[in-house]
Amino acid sequence: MGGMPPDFESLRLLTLVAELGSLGQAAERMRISQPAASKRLAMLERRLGLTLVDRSSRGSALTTEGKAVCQWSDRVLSEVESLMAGAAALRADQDDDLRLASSMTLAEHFVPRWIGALRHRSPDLRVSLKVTNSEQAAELAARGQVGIGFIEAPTVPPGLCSRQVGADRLVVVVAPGHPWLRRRRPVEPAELARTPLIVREPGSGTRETLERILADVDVEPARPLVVLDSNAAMRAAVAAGVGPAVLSVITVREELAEGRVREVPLAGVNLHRRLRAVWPRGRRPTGAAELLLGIASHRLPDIDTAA
Amino acid sequence: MGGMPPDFESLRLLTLVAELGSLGQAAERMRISQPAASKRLAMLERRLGLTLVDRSSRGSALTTEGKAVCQWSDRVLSEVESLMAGAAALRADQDDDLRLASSMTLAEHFVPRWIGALRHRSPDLRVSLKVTNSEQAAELAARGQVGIGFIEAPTVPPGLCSRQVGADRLVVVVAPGHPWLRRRRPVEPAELARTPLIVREPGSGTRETLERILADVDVEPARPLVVLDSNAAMRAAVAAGVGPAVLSVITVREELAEGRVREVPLAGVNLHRRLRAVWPRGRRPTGAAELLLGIASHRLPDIDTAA
DNA sequence: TCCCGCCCATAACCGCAGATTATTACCTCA
DNA sequence: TGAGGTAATAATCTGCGGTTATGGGCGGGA
Repeated sequence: MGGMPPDFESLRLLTLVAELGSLGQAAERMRISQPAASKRLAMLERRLGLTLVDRSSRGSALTTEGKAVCQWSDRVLSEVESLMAGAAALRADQDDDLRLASSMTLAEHFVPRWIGALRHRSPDLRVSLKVTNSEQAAELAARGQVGIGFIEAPTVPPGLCSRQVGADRLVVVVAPGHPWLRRRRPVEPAELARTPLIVREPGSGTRETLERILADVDVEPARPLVVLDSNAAMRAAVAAGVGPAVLSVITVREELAEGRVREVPLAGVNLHRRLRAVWPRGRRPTGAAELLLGIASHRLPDIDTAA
Repeated sequence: MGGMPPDFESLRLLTLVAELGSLGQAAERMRISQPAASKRLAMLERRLGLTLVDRSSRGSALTTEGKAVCQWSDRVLSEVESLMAGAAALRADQDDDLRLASSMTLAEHFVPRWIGALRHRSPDLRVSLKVTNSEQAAELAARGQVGIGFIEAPTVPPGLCSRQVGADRLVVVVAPGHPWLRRRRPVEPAELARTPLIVREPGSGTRETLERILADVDVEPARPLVVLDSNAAMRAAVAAGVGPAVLSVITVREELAEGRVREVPLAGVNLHRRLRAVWPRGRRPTGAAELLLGIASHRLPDIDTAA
């Protein structure tokens, strides 16, 4: 009964009913007939095993359970919207108003949302996105092939202006039960260097930052344990106990919070880094680029600055 | 071409192809036939207008675009998983191993994820969830009708033990263009009290905290502009320019970041508050409750502690 | 009071998405 | 060269999800 996931349209319908207070109006908004909406909603309730809506003869209101599910649906739909915005941007055309390039970490977590917000304001703006690594993104920006590049390199490549759009921190992570977790003292950089790690491919911002750290210690770095080309693959590998990795805290936030992977302190190295938007020096962003830059450089509000 | 959203199964399929490197194996994992998977994937590509997978005769690998879409799909599916976990928990039975009650803010953003993580570890644990407001949740916990309650009240009700599971901050928010944004000085509490606001229903943690703030000033508070019973509705109302509201920063995080609503500083009041798990004094959580408490009290790692 | 309007549910029908099995084509490797 | 893996195509069937048509409750206005 609880196995099959609902479909997006049904979730959308639920939120519309919440907003409009009427199944019929929600149906109209979705461009389907009222009976179709009625059946869909009934189906959704059957699938979830919950009564979501109180139908009365003068409208429909969500039940308590309905409100909860509706909130969760909002989150789902928001992610779907980002996915759609991202996918639309990947489908690059020649005559786009704004071309972007982004490193993977930024593309995974931020860029689609920004694009979505931008399209929200200027609906018929054509935005394209190229997902590569920080190195390539910087180069594309430098050559003017994209209006803005998003990179996570520790230093701004020459010839580029930049603006910070976020912050990040690298963390050493291992699976729960790893011996490093039982130690009293932080891991030393030299020890990290001697250990075979799960790493990203060369050219990625994460890899580069890691190498910069390990280059400071006078140790021949061990060969990588595995080389993977996506943050998701690395997360999975670490959680599965393949070995330690150095990852952006953004990409393992949830895994850390749920205890699927654990952080190991690293001694004496600053692992913070800035996430930046970059563009060719002198050619100041205008129009769509400027707008996007504005959206991107809103800092996410701090939730827990002490208490 | 880009209008219709894809369905969950297709997104799941994509992530499985990424993980297993083979369409056939992914099909097997999803309990469908190989041709079905082939068609689904083709359909997904057609809908998004992108080539997601490189098919070779010895397996399939994601293209660059495929990897990006796959990451975004992961985010979508993660939210869906939370929704399913939440819905399952709402469908309360008598003989549940762990019963929970939660305020709306916590239920909206945290609890389903925690439940999901818990089910991940102990798959056949039965968890139920009652979504109410902080007041009710505390009372249910006090009476022992639930194992743990999640509340956001500024003070721990008597007779309860608590543990912090997060932090929050209230913010005064208005629509872009509101006159308060053009002022030089922060809004004074007395002024806030005199202004008709969009508020939550009595009993909600947000409402209570707000009243505590306004009670300190020697002004008869204005009547509410509207009373709404969900954070989502309030977000929408504020963004639509109905009026100012005082909301948890957690619930308006994205709207703030995208500029759909704006924060107005408030003078001289500490708006931070703790999010707490509570249980009856003396009856220490054990078993499933203890496990969940462990999951919940992992702090989300700070992303941007300076730089 | 009565009727009309708005709400929703049900019934009967239908088309197509999406599943199935069976088959074909391709590449690699022993 | 044949075996074992890959994925795509063909032919078929089921049922989800859409439609229109209809009926029943409740409330407000004439």
